[in-house]
Amino acid sequence: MRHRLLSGEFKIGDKLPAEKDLIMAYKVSKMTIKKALDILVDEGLIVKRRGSGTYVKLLTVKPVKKNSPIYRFNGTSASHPDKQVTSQVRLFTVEQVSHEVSEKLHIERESHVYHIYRVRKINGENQVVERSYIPINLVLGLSEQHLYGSLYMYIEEELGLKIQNAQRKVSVRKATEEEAECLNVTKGDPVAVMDQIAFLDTGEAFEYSTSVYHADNYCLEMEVTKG
Amino acid sequence: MRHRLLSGEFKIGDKLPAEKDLIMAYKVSKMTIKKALDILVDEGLIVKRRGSGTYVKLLTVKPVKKNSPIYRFNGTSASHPDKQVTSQVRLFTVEQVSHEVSEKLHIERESHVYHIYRVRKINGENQVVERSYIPINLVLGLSEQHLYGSLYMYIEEELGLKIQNAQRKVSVRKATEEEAECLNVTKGDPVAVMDQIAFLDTGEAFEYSTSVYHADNYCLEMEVTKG
DNA sequence: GAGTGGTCTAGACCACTTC
DNA sequence: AAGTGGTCTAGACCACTCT
Repeated sequence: MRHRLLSGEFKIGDKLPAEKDLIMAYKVSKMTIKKALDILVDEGLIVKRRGSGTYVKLLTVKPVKKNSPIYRFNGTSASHPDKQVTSQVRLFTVEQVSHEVSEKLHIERESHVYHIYRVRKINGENQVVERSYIPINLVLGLSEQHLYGSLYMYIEEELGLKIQNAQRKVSVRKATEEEAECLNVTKGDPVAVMDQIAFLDTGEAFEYSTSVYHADNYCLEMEVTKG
Repeated sequence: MRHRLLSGEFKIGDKLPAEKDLIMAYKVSKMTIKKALDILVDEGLIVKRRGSGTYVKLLTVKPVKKNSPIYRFNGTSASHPDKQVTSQVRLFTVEQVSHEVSEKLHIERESHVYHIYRVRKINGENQVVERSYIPINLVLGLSEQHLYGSLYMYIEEELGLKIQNAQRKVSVRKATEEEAECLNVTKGDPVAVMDQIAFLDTGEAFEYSTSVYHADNYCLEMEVTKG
């Protein structure tokens, strides 16, 4: 693919050459041109109108960065590459899975999971309280040491597993006393709660976690596209 | 495309016939099979491994519904098709755009916008406080009557415009006195605040809005895929 | 090396928009 | 009717995974 189009040669609202002409100009096939343009559509740079033509979008706002890796959300490692992210590990055990967690992870009631309870800090400030459950048979050899850094990095780089997607629910409520203490805020202050089930590319659920963010430190950006 | 595969004929972890065989079986071309299977991958039903084969995912959870139209989020019309959604219109005027809003919508400082302030109710219960700004030149003929129902439906169906996408920011804070009064909650209670800029398929921003939800009534579900 | 999916070509046919 | 993008075919070639 050649992303070279639109480096500035076209103006807002301009009509692009027809696919037919691009085929001749670049000596590629129709499918290839279509794919290339579809990528640009996806990036929000152009608009296609069947039967009419392809136009440069009335450029607006920088689109919200796509391709954000799964572990990029505010408050954790990857989203703050320049800052110091550390963790205080409050609990790290192996236990038999609870009924609730076994349902979330779709594993047998007799299975065992790591139970991890961490307070994550950015530049020394407490930002997130996170409790996660990970089946021991999927993530072997996990030790407390890995929890101070990025757990996901260990899973991907050391174990060679591929993290594919995650389902998240975000809700809002008041901080419990324990959460307030962890986050250095007042009980009853607003917090954002993110429930997450994360999956490997095999389709196996490998983590169920609940993260609690103090309101001031939580902001979620997203782009919604109409289907 | 034929979605007919996997209506139950394959078991978890099974290997599917190679694309080569599917081509013969269904008498379609390779590109077509590939597209069809890519859709299933997108739906989270199968996994492809280059050089190895295509497998049925170790089936897990029902994927979060995709294709959710842009105006489908908890607390507004389309997400509660069975319930009675109404609005109390507290303000509906045309005014010169403020500096802040002109930047969000990328319009001239001299432009005029509708300024709409509504309290939205579901089954009579106050759920959302919403303030929105809409350029008058994009959405002609808007009258107070349209605000009691779905504004988006008016824009799409009456005006024939196409809404394409929206950029959203969700944050959390304490309710102000005015918000608390509108939502029938206590000042200081947690609320979710959603800032949104919505775009037409031309790339023009047609709405900047801020919606405030009471914590108990807000839950955001999403699926994050690793890029 | 045999088998797999990923990408690309060259061209046919269709549905839609515009005039 | 002419021009546009959308979809599909049939087959080539490549990169990767397995054994």
